[in-house]
Amino acid sequence: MDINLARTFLMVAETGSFIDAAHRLNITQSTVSARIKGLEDLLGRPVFERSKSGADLTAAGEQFHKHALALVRVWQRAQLEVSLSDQHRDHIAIGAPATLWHGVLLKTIAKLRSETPDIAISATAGLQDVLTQRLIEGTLDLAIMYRPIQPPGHTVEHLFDEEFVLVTSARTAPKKGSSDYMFINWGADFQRDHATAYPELIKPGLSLDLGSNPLEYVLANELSAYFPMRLVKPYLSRGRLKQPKRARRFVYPVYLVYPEARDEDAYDPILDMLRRECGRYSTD
Amino acid sequence: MDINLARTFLMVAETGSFIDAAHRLNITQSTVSARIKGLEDLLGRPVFERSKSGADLTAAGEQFHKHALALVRVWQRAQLEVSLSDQHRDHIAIGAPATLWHGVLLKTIAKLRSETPDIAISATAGLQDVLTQRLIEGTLDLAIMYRPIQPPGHTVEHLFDEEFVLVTSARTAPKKGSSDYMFINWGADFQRDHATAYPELIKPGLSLDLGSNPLEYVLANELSAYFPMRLVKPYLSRGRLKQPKRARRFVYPVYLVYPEARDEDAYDPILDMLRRECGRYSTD
DNA sequence: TCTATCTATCGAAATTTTCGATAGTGGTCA
DNA sequence: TGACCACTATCGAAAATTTCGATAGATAGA
Repeated sequence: MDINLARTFLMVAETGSFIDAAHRLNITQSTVSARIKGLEDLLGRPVFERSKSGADLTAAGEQFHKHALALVRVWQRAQLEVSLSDQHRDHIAIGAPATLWHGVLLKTIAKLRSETPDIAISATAGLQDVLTQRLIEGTLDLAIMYRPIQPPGHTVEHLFDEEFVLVTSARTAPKKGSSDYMFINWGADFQRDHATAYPELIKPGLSLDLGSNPLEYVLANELSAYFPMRLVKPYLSRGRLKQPKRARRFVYPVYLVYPEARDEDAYDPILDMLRRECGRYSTD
Repeated sequence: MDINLARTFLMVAETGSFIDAAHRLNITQSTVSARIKGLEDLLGRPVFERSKSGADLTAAGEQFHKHALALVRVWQRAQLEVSLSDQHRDHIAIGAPATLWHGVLLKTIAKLRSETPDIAISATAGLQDVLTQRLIEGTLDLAIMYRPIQPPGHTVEHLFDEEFVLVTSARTAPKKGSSDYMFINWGADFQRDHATAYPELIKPGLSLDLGSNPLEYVLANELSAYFPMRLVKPYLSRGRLKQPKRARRFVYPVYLVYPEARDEDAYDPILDMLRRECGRYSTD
């Protein structure tokens, strides 16, 4: 697989045409055609649907698009970083879903700062699939997430278990299927189990991916949604939120994900602290 | 750049020898030598130091190692994901930095839900470059962000201006360069202007990318950081935060970004509401 | 039906990659 | 010091791949 196949793919996707891509890339149209065919042979699926008006991405092509960008970016970044001076930057990029940052990881970050003042820390909230992608790309060093799809070359280590409960700010119990239910994306396992438990709610009218913000939104709007018990407990105590009696609960493990091949001197103090700080949060 | 160069590099790195790598890869030693030479030509630097006892990574080689792994992994993942079937979903995906969600866009979402009940909305917080990337990829339909690098094929429309001020929860004014300063990534313009205004703070010990969460963190930890005035005004009024007298202020326009080629029936009601709801937030 | 415009394919030429043989380098040992 | 050993580098030839220019094939529009 040559990066030029990815570049050619991206140019066809951008221009919508083999001929225009050829002009932009300073090669002939038949070279573009041959490269795309070669790429499709490697992938085992067509990536463009050809027509007289040009070429449109297939579903596989749309799926491949982000990988093509990643390939080009990783190679560009490789060239850049290798060409820079050999000065080693001491910084760790850590990622977790926004929920996990709130009330758990931020406190841990504060302790990390005091114990490892020479290591710069970059903290990022994001969706699991984005975090996984960045682990693979090397732009993220360490992640805490609900059960990840195992990134190749990474260790996945259990930290604690998180319980998700349905809560509502409405005065009467919400009805399943009604428009006051809001789906929040807590990760792939939750999505699957939620779809199994509530098939009629697979496509709610509103879904959010914003970490702690949805809690404020639910409070303000008489909605119901699933949240980690850790976050809603104070509101349940104060009566701001209620738990419908028969709603399902979901419990998911939270994992630490980090490279197998790593500088242990840099990583292990951080891993040890995360294990200590997070160990107490298990719902057991 | 062919992925096989990366694979060959990784095998030499693992075995410590061109000959052993050749055996493992089922090619001749001279092919390994030629590939490594080709890679070094592309990178402009040697990645191995050769000797009678084999080959050891240079500093550039160590730098390249993670990228080589990333290239191989991205390609493997691309093949995997393209081979899986892909179900197309029909809804509007909206993205904005977490800051903009908080206190502005969430209210707008509530109104959108009541006015357009048939359109499923997916709301995502994220960094601008990720949002821009997803706009280009087509996995995001609409974004609200500080000045974006113009995504090809998209309209960029001014919504309002946002003012960033330095605030502190410490009892005494923070000193620039001290460890109580926390850099929050509010986007490329802010990064550039901040670097210009405070070159000594280009590499703070802690940087976050978590939207509204950093505010709570600052309040709890006697730190200082830049925030949008819109978010901190209530805390300034209550005395929970202070504004250092001589700190720089930054004002940035906020833009709506959406595709030029779009289904206007689906988009325009949403665009109109965003224009109405956000118009009032300008600092003018 | 004809024309225009796009992609696909063909055969030839150009370029790249691989191989097997061997040169070059350097460490070890008698 | 010289022989030997073990590794990488280079060479020329062969094989494989890529690219090109010409043209076939498909299809939409007039």
